[in-house]
Parts: sequence; C-alpha cells; structure tokens
Amino acid sequence: MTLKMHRNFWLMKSEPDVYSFAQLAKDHTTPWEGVRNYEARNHMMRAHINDGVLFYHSNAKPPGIVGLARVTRIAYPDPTQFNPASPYFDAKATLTNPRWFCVDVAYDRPLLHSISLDTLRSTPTLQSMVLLQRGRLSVQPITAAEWRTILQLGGITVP
DNA sequence: GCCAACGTTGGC
DNA sequence: GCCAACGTTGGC
Repeated sequence: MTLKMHRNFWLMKSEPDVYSFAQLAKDHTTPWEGVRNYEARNHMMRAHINDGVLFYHSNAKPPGIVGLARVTRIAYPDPTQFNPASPYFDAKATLTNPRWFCVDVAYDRPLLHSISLDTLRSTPTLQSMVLLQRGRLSVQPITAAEWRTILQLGGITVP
C-alpha cells in the first residue's frame, strides 16, 4: 500500500493593479476568477489541493515572479460567469453547463528576491518554461525542476 | 500608449 | 471546417 503524494506546480499571472500578491497576503485566500482562456482553464481543472503556485505579476515594472501560493480548493464553476454585472460575465454559460472554472489560491510566502522576466530568460535551466515559450498563457504548468530552480533563485531554502 | 502575437468568433 | 476580422494580452 503506497500513498503517492501528488503535487503539481503552476504559474499564475495577475496584473498587480488588478490583484496583487500583497492583496493576497491580506486576503489569505482568493478565488482565481476571471480566467477566460480554455487552455488556462484546463490547467486549473487539473490542479490538486496543495499544488504549488508561483504568483507572477504581469504588466508590472518589472514583470516577474514575486511569491508563492498554493491551491486550497479544486476547480469549481467560476461564479463571475453568471453575474451580468461582472466584467467576466459570459452569456453563453449556464448553471447546468458552466464554461469557466476557478480554483482557490492561498497565500504562502513572498520570495526573498523577486525574479524578473529578464532573469528567468537568462537562466539556462529555465529555457523551456511555458512562460518563455508561450508568453500569453495566464495559468501554466511548472515542472518540479523549474520549481526547485525558481525557489533557489528566489532565496527560498525550505519549500 | 504601441503593437506583435495569438486566441476567439462568426460568416460562408 | 476554413479563415478573415476582431479582441486581448502583456512586454516594451
């Protein structure tokens, strides 16, 4: 009888003007609402409780990874798709047939050193990061090796 | 604020 | 099912 620990890793982007890592520190946990891209959604639907999350600030100066979070609730229908007042409203979504899903993400810790996009680009072992291949995907998988490298770059010794 | 990259929509 | 038009993302 084996108990396999499934822990996957993700990078999630947010514009700090819209929702920052500092805000997550205050909120402790937040629904990762408003993802309206199928591939990003599909990644979230594969997330497990306790999966590691790299919190990435896009449209920031500089853009980069600023902290760690983790998944605390697996995918469920994103409530904003049903709300006509929300900017994320989707008229084609129904309660019985939702289109969009979100996960809950909890604050973990900041990186000691934020890692800019430039630094990621210039790190040889990170060249195959989805971020560097497919810039626009807002929820993307991170390999265990990339996770370790990034924590090391960020000055985190005990994950 | 610009604009390249690229995902989505909808007419056919 | 193609693909042109359109909208969005996100670095710069």
